Amino acid sequence: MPIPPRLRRSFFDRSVHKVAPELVGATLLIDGVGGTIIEVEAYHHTDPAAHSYVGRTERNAVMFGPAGYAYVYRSYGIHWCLNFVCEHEGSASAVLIRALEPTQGLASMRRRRGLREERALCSGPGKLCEALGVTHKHNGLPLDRAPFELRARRELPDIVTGARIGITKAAEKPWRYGLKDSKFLSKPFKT
DNA sequence: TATGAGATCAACT
DNA sequence: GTTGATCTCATAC
Repeated sequence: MPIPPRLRRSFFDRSVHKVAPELVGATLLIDGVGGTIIEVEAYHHTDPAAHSYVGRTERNAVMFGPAGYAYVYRSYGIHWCLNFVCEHEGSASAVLIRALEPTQGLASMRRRRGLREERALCSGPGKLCEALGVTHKHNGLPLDRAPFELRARRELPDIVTGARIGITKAAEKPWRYGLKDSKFLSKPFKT
């Protein structure tokens, strides 16, 4: 079985609402550690919930740059969250990576997270960053070069959509995408 | 199963 | 001073 192609910058240079669902089922590795993307959320700059909505600041500057780069920010003062920038026609948008099914480097993930059951290693944006060792040092790095390795999915997965988690503005927008019935989701989708 | 507190940082009021 | 694109642990049902 051939290895699926790397995701190129052009993959991300489209509407975030096209890119986000296509990332479900893709593979994300950082320094060889990671797995299959199970859950993401889309944030467009016209969306009041997006960090870029209020304009460019020091924190969100990467979102205003070219597509195909990592935007990493600190969440609740404790965690890191990883996004893929999807600039398109000046849109300053990004996809939040919320959950992975761990497939590579399980030992490293367990070491970073403490001994845990597999389904709890990457089932949330903060957990995932801890498991993969993502920090502010990854902010602004290109996604098509080391330490990142992103590979396209092989088959079209069963995707479900729903409201995004933990936001108050534009909370009704169905811009959360997940792999149907996966046990690695951060939270189940309402049916 | 569900709800609440605490941890802790940076943007914003 | 308040609020978050969060997580863990404790306590209550």
